Amino acid sequence: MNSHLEEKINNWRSNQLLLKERIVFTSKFKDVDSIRYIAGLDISFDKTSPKAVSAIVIYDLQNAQVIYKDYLVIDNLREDYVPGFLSFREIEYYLPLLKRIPPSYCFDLIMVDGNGILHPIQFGLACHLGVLTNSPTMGVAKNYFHCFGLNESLDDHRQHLSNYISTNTSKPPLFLYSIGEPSIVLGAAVWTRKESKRPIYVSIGNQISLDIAIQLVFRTSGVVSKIPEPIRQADIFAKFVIHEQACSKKE
DNA sequence: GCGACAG
DNA sequence: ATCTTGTCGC
Repeated sequence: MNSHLEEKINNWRSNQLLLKERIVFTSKFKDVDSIRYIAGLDISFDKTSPKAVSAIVIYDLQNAQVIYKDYLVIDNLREDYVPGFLSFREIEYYLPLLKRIPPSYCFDLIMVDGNGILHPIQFGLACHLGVLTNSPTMGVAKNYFHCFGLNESLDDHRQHLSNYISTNTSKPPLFLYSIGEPSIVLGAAVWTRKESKRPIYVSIGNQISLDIAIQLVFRTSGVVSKIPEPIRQADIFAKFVIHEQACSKKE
């Protein structure tokens, strides 16, 4: 009964292991100043139906404004959410949005809701998107994803956070390390607003360094929200379309 | 073995 | 992801 799901997960896992070899760790950008157009992606769900909306926004960092929007209405997501395999649930609703961007628009990198290499086998949604589209990507998550490769359990991490913020008034980024012989930096907890107690979690997806990804997060957030503007705008837009859909359905 | 677990 | 309620800070 569950063997079908197990088989599916095994397939997903081998897919991730295969694709992760194609991650490009060399940064396409020499510095954060060479990044101007950021594609933000998000999916919002309808509270009263199985419907959902995926949205893309292209944010011009130079003028601090959205220059392009698009969305996709999803009647029913094909896959359930399985921790560690978010990309297999969501990626098919992001790819069409990226493919149909008119040639007159372009983006330097993709920011997505979720993790990059901050993931049980270092291949989260941001990596998956980066490899399949061959573009620079980074992940931003609102919650800590406890996974086997990470050296802290959720409780340990929470304790670590409260120690950290009580000893660091300025709350600089807190790097998160993998377990193992050469301990790898998988991502960072970043406080983009000094008011917030909870950080966001930044990790690289493809063709970008964590250093530049963190700088970019600081440049795109902090004034109105701790969430980087490209992702926040995609979220707002997706929620707007959901409401619009719900209203038009009633009449 | 059980609970935890990006969205 | 989403719901709900309360609470804090401006």
